[in-house]
Amino acid sequence: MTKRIPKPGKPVRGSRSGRAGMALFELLGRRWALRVIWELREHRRLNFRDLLAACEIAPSVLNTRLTELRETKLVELGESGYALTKQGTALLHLLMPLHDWAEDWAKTLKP
Amino acid sequence: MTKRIPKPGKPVRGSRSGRAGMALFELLGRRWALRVIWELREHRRLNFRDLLAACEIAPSVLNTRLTELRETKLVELGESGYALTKQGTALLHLLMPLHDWAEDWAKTLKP
DNA sequence: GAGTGTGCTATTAAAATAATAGCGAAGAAT
DNA sequence: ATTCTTCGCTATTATTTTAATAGCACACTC
Repeated sequence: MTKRIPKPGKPVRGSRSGRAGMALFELLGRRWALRVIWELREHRRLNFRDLLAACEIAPSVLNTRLTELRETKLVELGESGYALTKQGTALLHLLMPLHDWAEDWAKTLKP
Repeated sequence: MTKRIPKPGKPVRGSRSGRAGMALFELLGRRWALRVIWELREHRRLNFRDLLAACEIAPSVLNTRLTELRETKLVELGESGYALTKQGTALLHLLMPLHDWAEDWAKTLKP
């Protein structure tokens, strides 16, 4: 019944060295994790339902992702909704270039 | 039978604008996608079995991921194994800081 | 106390992933 | 020419994850 949330330190398989990176990849490799973080960009603060609408996913999945992201201190729930933590914001800033890169990727993928 | 591979242009749901980024997030949000790319870092060229061993995943899953990554021009299969394309390499370079960030993340997550 | 909005759970169905065995082609070795 | 490897990959079945939908419990307003 207990769910395994990927955190640096122990869990993820096949990770002799550089475990923190592996844990991150496994965390972000779960469906909609990247998307949720993205929807909270630019200091957006969304409540559960708005986040649900933004991502267009099932509430159970969103809740699972949110639990993982809160557990790993990337997201927090405040008075007026969910928002990225300081860490989460830092991560998003690293994610941003990725999003830009995708534009070029789209072009070279067209023909 | 046909599998839906997320590419910029049409597919992913909930993507009025910035669809390329959404497609990328959906592609990378599939399990082990980030890991596969990571294992091919630094111009590594691994054959199917070595990649299998490196990632420690099921061959069917690896093959699915590889198909997606090849289809989207991030990975290619050459004479002596799989390797990142030029685009894939560019993406990896953006992924690198992420991997480093994870180290700090690990620290602040300890206590 | 009826209505509204909140975060979230329950339930069931569908899909993705995991684990394992093994195939068919291609080259090397015998 | 036949066995032996090695290769990329598929088939099969079990397990886990995600999807879709309905609705609950709490708080606050009116």
